[in-house]
Parts: sequence; C-alpha cells; structure tokens
Amino acid sequence: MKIIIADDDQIVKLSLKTILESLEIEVLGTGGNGREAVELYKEHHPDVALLDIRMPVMTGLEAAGEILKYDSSAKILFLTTFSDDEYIIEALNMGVKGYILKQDFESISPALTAVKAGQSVFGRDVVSKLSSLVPGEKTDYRKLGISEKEEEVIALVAKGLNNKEIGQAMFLSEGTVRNYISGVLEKLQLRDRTQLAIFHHTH
Amino acid sequence: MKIIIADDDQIVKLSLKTILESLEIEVLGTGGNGREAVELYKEHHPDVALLDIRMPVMTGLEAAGEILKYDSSAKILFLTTFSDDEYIIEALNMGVKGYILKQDFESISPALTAVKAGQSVFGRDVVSKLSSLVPGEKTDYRKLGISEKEEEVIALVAKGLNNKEIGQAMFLSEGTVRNYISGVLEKLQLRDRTQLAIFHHTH
DNA sequence: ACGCTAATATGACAATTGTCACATTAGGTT
DNA sequence: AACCTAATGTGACAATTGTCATATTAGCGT
Repeated sequence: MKIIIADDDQIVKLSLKTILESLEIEVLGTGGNGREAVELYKEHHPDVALLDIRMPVMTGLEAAGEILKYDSSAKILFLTTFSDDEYIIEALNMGVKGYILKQDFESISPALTAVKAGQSVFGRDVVSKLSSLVPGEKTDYRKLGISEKEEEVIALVAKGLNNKEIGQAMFLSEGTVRNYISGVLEKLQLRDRTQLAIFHHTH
Repeated sequence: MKIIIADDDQIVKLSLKTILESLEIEVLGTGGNGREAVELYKEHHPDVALLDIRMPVMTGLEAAGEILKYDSSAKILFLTTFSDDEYIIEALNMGVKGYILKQDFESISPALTAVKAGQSVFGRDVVSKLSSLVPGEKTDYRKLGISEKEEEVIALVAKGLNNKEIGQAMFLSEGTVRNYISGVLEKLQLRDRTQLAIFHHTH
C-alpha cells in the first residue's frame, strides 16, 4: 500500500507518517499544501492520496480537482478536523473516495485499505451530517391533519401547476382547488402557494 | 473480528462464510432471513452484522431497525446486489454503517475492518447514487444571464417572501421587484414565482 | 324516509401578481 | 456639456390568487 500525505499542520503530518509507516504502509511523500500534493501525486502515483481540506496556496478541494483531472481513477481520502460539513457535498460530487476525521488515528489505516479496495469511507460524524442533507423522510402530511386529496393538491402545487391545471388534473373545478389550497395553507400556517411549494420541497 | 451473516441466498452466504473465515474473521453464525439475523445478533453480539436487504419473513431493513432498537451502537453493514438505490436513504437515516455490493468479495473484508473501527463504508456505485441524491451543485445563475441583484431576488422568492417584503429587504420599491422577477421569469422560461421557487430548490 | 356529513361547486371580493410602456436618476464616456 | 446606458421607479392593466359565505350533491347510518 503506497500513499502520499498533504497537511499544512507539521505535527499531524509527521505523526500520521510515523504511525502509518509502522503499519507496513509506504508513505511515498508528504507535502504542506495542495500544489505540493498535486506534484507528489503526478510523481508517485500512489494507491491513495491523503489530503487535508484547509491548506494554504491551494486547498485540498482544488488539489483533488487537479488530481482527478490528471487521473480520473485517483483515490482521494480527505482528512478533516471536524464539522467541515460545507465541503462534504462538493467533495462527494467531485468523486472523492472518503472523508474522515483526523482525530482517531487508528481508524485511518482500515479506511485506507477499504479505499484501496474501491470502497468509499466516511467518518462517523460525517455520515450523520450527510444523512441530514439527504432528502430524508418526507413529511407525513396525514399526521398534520391533511387528507389524501389535499396531499395530491400539494404535490401539484409543488410541481408548479396553477389552479386551473390542477383542476383539470384532478377533475375538480378551479374553485374547489382554491378551497383545498386555502384549507391546506391554514393547516400548515403558510401564506401562499409559493410557500407551500417551498415547504413541500424542503420538508 | 467477530461477525454474523444473513442472506437468503445459500450460495452467497456460504461463499462469504468460507472466504471470510480464511481471513481470520470469525463467523459466529449465519441466517437466511431478518428474524434469524436479529436472533443471532442478540445471541452473539458481533462486532459487525452483515445483512442482505431483500430477505423473506423480515427484510434486512426491518432487521436493522430491530437490532438498532436493541443495541443502538450496533454496526450493521448491508450487502446489496446492485441498484437498490431506494433503500439507501432509509438505511442512512437509520444509522446503518455501510452499504456495499456483494459482487466484489475481496473488498468486503477491508470494509468490515473499517466499520469495526467506526467508519462508514459505501460501495462505489452506491456513492454515486448517493451523490446524485444530495442537493448537488447549485445552478450558476450568472451563466444564465442573471445578474447578482436578480439572483438575490430569486433567493428571497425561494424563501417565500412576497414582493413587498423583498422590496423592504433589498431597499427597492415593490414595483422594481416585480420588474426584476418578470425579467427573471422570462430568462428562465418560467411562468410565476412559484415555479421560480421550485426551480431554485431543485436546480 | 330522514337527517347528517363530506365532498364539490359557485360567486363575490380584495389582495397579489405579472406585464408593459414609460419616467427618472446616476455614472461613465466621449 | 452632451450622450449613453444601467438601475430604479411609476402607473395602468389583466390575470391569478386566497378568503369566505353559501349552495348542491351524494352517500351513510338510523
């Protein structure tokens, strides 16, 4: 197993190197910023690249982009202090293979192995952030005193239909649709159909 | 490392058992459905529970729920054939530790190790499904010929404000706000503010 | 059959919204 | 200064929307 490490914190970088080398993991090189990480990658083609997110000159994100542009099959594992939730999404879409906390050293080695084997690894807290971002369980409108028909109306409003179109879709008169919506707004404490659509798309 | 395995496919189950046992992994028991998985878990308290999703009597999802209710720190790893994307979200929110494909046997072992160490592991395809579910890259309005002010208006519409409120928030007259919105709708080929809010929340 | 209730519809009304044509203003350019 | 352009505002207008009071209808239970 051959890797490279990039972290602007010397202590972290060296500790990691020492620990990992004691576990038959070959550290081909270490760098202190994103640019160095990219150079190291091009030079050594490691199995996995271990990158810090926050680094001077070039961030880990940017470096990951460069590396993936150079080698789209690169396996990149982000090391983060904690609660850098903002970058998770970007990292995910970028095709990065992992996002773990640099706190618990002992779990980094298995993570490396799993990533080398083609899996993606995420730290405990990271996953909980992630699952909170994912669409999640949709609101159960029935529990808010909303009928099945009303729910259908909501769905159509949330698709951007106007009252006439909703009426045609549900075989109701436009007026009835208005009444339904009026009732729903009341129950949900909303003001207008726009807020209703937003509610539907966020809850 | 001690685990249990539940899969209704005998071949998969036994192959897994054989392979893993050849890797110093102790298989405490195997079962063919969710109910058996729960019983096995309560009996053996394994480091990790390896569960198939689709199983007769009780599905892997349900079993996971039972197990987590019994031991909230249980480490559960789902084995899926492929493209069971529908369950990913549910599994995630449930607090499951991994979701990997049962195809590539050789990567299951490292996944187990990582999970035991407290990480979460997801198979390659699984992650790509996941990242497609996540909010994703927000549309760059600037590339659609939309100015900064217009973008601000859009953001406020997407929060559910009416024109008067947007005007107050941006120190513009209500009429100007209307003009902005009118222009934006034209550029985005939308009909009204509701569709605009939806667009903002989905693109 | 009788009464009750839910679902659907209607009409009236005010408020909001979207469109458009046309000011007004403020900065830059020449 | 004269000009141009972008940003902002205004007024008028029709369409849509939300609210409400009030039918109409159909089904259900007694």
